[in-house]
Amino acid sequence: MNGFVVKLQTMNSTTSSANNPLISPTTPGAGVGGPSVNASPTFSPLYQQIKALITQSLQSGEWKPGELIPSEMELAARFKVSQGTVRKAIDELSAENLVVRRQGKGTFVATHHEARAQFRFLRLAPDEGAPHYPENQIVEVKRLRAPAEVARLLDIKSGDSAVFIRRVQSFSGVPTILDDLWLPGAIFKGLTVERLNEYKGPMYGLFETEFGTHMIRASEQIRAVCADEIAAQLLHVDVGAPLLNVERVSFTYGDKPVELRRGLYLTSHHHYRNELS
Amino acid sequence: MNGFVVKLQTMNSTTSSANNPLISPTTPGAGVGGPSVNASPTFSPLYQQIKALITQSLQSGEWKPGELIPSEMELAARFKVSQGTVRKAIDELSAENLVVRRQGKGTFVATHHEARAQFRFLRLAPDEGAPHYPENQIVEVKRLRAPAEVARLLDIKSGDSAVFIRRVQSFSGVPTILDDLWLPGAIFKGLTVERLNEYKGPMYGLFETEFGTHMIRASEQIRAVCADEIAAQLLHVDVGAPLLNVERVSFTYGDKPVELRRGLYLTSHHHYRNELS
DNA sequence: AAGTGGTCTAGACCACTTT
DNA sequence: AAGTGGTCTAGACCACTTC
Repeated sequence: MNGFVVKLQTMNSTTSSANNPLISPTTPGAGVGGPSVNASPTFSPLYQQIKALITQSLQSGEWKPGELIPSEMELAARFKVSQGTVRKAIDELSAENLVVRRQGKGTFVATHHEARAQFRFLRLAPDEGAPHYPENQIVEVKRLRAPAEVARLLDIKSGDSAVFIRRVQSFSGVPTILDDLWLPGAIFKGLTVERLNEYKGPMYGLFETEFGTHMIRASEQIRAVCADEIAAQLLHVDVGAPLLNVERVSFTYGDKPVELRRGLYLTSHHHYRNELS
Repeated sequence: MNGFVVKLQTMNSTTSSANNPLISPTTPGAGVGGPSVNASPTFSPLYQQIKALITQSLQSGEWKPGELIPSEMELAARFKVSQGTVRKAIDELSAENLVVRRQGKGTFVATHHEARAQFRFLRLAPDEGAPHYPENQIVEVKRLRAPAEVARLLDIKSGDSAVFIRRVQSFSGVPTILDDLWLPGAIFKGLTVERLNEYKGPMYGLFETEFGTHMIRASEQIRAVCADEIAAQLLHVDVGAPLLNVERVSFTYGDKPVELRRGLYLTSHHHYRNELS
C-alpha cells in the first residue's frame, strides 16, 4: 500500500495530449535510474527507462528463467506507454539475450536450459564434426576463504566464504578441459560434489535453477601456457604441453560478477571459435 | 537503358491503398533474392529487401567507405517505402557495423580508418594499461600460386595467383605478433613491401583504400601451440615457447572470403580479449 | 532555419500459435 | 476465433549539426 509513484521522463510530454506516463503502483522498481527530471541532464529515452524497469523485474525474480513475461500490450498498459515503446525496449533485451521472443507465443525469460544457449558460453569446438556437449567430471569441491585476488574480482571481501570447484570435461571420453572455478559462498550455499555430478547438462543451468543465479554475460582473457604437473595429469598430456588458458569473469543481472573461472583447454583436436563482427 | 524493374514483395500489398513498391530503374541490383512472388515461399519482409538493396550499393561501390549515404527520407523515396522501413533496414546494417549513424549528420559507410573500428579485428590487449596499436614490420611479400588448402578457403582455384605476406607487429618495440597472410592475387595487384611498410595504420585501412576491399567480418579459430624455429627467431622466444595460434578467414561484402591469416601471438604480457554475450 | 537521425504514438494488417 | 509477436505506414516532435 506504499504506492509510490515514479514519474518517467518523456520527450513529448510538453506537447502531446494524454501524456503523463506513470509507473503503476504495483511496479517493484524503486529507482528508475537517477534524478529523473524532464530537463535534460541525465536524459534517457522512455524505452530505455522501460527496459530498465523490465530488467529490474527479471532481476527481482518476478519472472523467472524459462517463464513467459507479460505481452507487449499488457506491459504497455502497465507502464502507460505505447506498445511500440515497449517493443523497442524488448528488442534490446532480446538482442542482449536476456529474453527470447517466440512469434505467436510470447516473450520468454532466457534460460541456460535450451539448445540455443548451450554453446554461447562454451566456445571450444572439435576440429572435425559438429559441436557437442562434453561429459562432466567433478574433481573436487571445497569451501574456502576467498583469497584477495578472487575477492577483488568477485566484488566480495577478502576472507569471505567462497566455493572452489575443479572439474574435467571430456569429449568422447577424452579429457579436454580442466576448469577451476570460484563462486561467492553467500550465493552458492549447499553446492556439493554429488549435486554437481548427478546434474546432467550445463552448469549454468544448475546455477540458475538451484541458486537463482542466471549468467547474462562473461568477459574472457585468453593466453597460451604450458601444462603444469596437475594439468598434465588430469588432461593426460606431458608437462610442458601447450594449453589454452582461458580466464573468465561471469556476470548476472545488474552486471554483478558471480563466477571466476580459469579453464585450461587442450587444443590438439579442438579450437576456440570466435566470430569478429 | 536496360531499365529492368524489380517488384518487391510486400505484406499488405493486397489491401493497402497506394502500395506497389517498385525499385527505381537506376538501382543496380539484379537479383533481389529469389523468385520474389508475393505468395509465401521464400518470403522476406520489405525491410530485409531494402537492406539487401542498400548492401548491394555498398558492394558495388556506389557509396564508398567513409562517405555519407543518402538520408532516410531520400532512400524511402527512392525505394518507394516509408521512412520507418528504411530505418529498420539501416538499423540492422548499423548493428552489423556496415554503416555508422551520426545524429544530425547522417549515415556513413563504415571504414577501417576510424578509432572506433581499430580494435574490432585486433583482440590482443596488454595485461596492464590501455590497448594501443602496435608497430608494423613487413618481413616479406611474395606472389605465389595458391596451395590447394589456401585456394579452398579463399574460394579461388588451386594454382591461381596469390599474395603471401609475413609481418611482425611489436608493442613498444617488443615483437609480439607474427602474421602470415594469404590474399587473392586477382584483387591485390601491385601490393609491395614498400607500400605496406610506408603505410601507417591498420592494414585493413590500406586494403580498403588501395584495393577497394572492405572487411566486414571474420571467423577465427584459436589454439595453443609451441614456437617453431621461425617463430622463435622472429618473436625472440625459445623454440617450444607457448604461443596463441589464431587462424582467421576474413570476408568482404557478400560474405566473400578475401583474406586468410595465421597469427602467432606471444601472450606473456598480452591476452586475447573476448566478450561472451 | 533547415536537415539529419532519434523517439513516441496510433492504427492497420500479417504470420504464427493455441483454444 | 483470439491472442501473440512481426511488419508497415503516417505523423508529430526532440536532439543534434550545419548553414
